Amino acid sequence: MITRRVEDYLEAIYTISLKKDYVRVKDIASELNVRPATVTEMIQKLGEMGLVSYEKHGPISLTSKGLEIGMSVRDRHDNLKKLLLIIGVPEDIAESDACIMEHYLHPKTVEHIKKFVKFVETSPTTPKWIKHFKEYVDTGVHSCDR
Amino acid sequence: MITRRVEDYLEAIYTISLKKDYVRVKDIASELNVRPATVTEMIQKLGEMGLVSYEKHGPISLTSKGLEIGMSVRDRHDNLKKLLLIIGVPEDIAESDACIMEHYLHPKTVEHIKKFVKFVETSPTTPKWIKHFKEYVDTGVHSCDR
DNA sequence: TAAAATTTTTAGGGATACCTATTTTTATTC
DNA sequence: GAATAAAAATAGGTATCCCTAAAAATTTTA
Repeated sequence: MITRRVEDYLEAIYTISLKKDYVRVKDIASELNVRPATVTEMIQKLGEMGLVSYEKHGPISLTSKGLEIGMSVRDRHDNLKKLLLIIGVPEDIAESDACIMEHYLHPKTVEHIKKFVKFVETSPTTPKWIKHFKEYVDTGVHSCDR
Repeated sequence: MITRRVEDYLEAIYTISLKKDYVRVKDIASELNVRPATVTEMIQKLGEMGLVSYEKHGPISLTSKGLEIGMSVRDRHDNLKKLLLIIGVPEDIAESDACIMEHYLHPKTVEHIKKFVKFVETSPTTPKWIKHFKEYVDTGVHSCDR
């Protein structure tokens, strides 16, 4: 069973592997704020599940199955974060709250979030409503009312 | 400690209490899709934590502390659901995915989501960008490009 | 009001995911 | 290459939250 925590570990391994050649137990421990002993246990479980390949004391890498899940969780995370940024949540909070929301979402939800983010990002000019929304946040008044 | 699951139980009790005079073990069990025995255990724990008041075999009600948490989780839920509806997620999926995202969010995030929802809801006319977004979802093209 | 049905509780377990302390293995440095 | 330092694994525990089966309490109905 792919639990929330399994998703977290796979995402963490994927994220670390973007920055480092070899992913090690201590890297995951510091990424997820858990003790190395906990990581060792979990990695062994992920190994049995066929999601990571590793041998004792060796580096950790994702199998194709693990990579697929890790990337998709990361993708959900990134898009949720962008959605939060669009509605004005500060960067650091958007980052950590995306972690809370990123699990188990229905593919349809993920699809709509992604489309919305892309809609805003690919807009030829910064949409006016975003400016209006910012004004609304600051003043509580719809700009067209003034 | 207010765990994710404690939040779920308090929200469920609050939700049921809006529809029924007395909240009972079986109501919570069916709301959360767990067995009555599990609910009894949890309710006893919530009682010790001062979040619900109840006596064996009796009805369950929230204390002021429990009510406050239950209402705020429900509020987060409702606003997340509305946000998902705005970006076009179908009703039933929005409902269930809001449950996944509703926990532990930073107050700032909740604030921005609420403001965004309110911004859209209180807009004097349906914002044009929403129509544009719907077109974008269907066609993949920004309407102003055509 | 007594039997039957329903609801709730208790008892005994299980899985997940975390921890500390200790040992083992690997890597570094002298 | 041996001593030291760092990293990883093992052993033994804990908390949370779920389950089934059986007992007890409550409610319904005949």
